[in-house]
Amino acid sequence: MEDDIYSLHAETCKVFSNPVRIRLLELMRDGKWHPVGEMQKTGGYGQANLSQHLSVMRGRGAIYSKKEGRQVFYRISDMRIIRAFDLIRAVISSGAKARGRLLEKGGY
Amino acid sequence: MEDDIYSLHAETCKVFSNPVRIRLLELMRDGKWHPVGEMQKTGGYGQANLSQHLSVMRGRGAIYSKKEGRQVFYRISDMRIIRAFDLIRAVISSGAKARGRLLEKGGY
DNA sequence: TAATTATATAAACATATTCGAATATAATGA
DNA sequence: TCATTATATTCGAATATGTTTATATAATTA
Repeated sequence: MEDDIYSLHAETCKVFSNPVRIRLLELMRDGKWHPVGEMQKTGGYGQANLSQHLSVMRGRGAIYSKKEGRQVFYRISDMRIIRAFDLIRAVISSGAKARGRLLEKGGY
Repeated sequence: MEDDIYSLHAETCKVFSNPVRIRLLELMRDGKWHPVGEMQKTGGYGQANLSQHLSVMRGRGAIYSKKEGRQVFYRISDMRIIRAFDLIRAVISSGAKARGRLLEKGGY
């Protein structure tokens, strides 16, 4: 974990390299605060696992947290993360389409 | 490595979660074909290591390859990857600035 | 055909990630 | 104070990743 810009960039992307974390960020895509309990129900994840993933994202600055009573709420720290997500999704789906066309033509 | 959209998205981001691969994609940011040898010199990586990283990226569809004589050339498959990179960089740098302001004020 | 060049693949090892189980803590209510 | 609720932390096992060394292959040149 060096501190050059490539490592920083890679460390940030590491946050996005797990399906649970992607899903959680999608649940938070509206930019609003979400309590842990809600995400646990919706996502169907184990409590410890969920808490660990939230902690990773918080540590990397991808989400913010606030405490209210005994609940903890999280929200996305920067909506450009969602914009980047949508670009990556577009890349994935047009890649899939391209592979589909190849398949039709007998390529692979 | 399941095939739902969250896993696909995560697997794609995994490609971007390593500083060597980020650097290589930056070297290819112009969208042109680059021979392996050039990237090896510029990046200063070991031959096998470089080859493996290129292979990972190619396997995930992030880059394309073509062979000419004994050289192999690679290029980015979709420039939206670079657009996503730039968004992430912006997130990183404004996060850094925000932490800087906090630091000034005695927070952390 | 033998040597050289450019790149890929395999094997071995160290390190990192992920998950579940158990336990801890903090806020609230009885 | 004791119990309950909501969340966090710790630990260990399984799996994944990254690097290096050695070897393989394909194209070219002598």
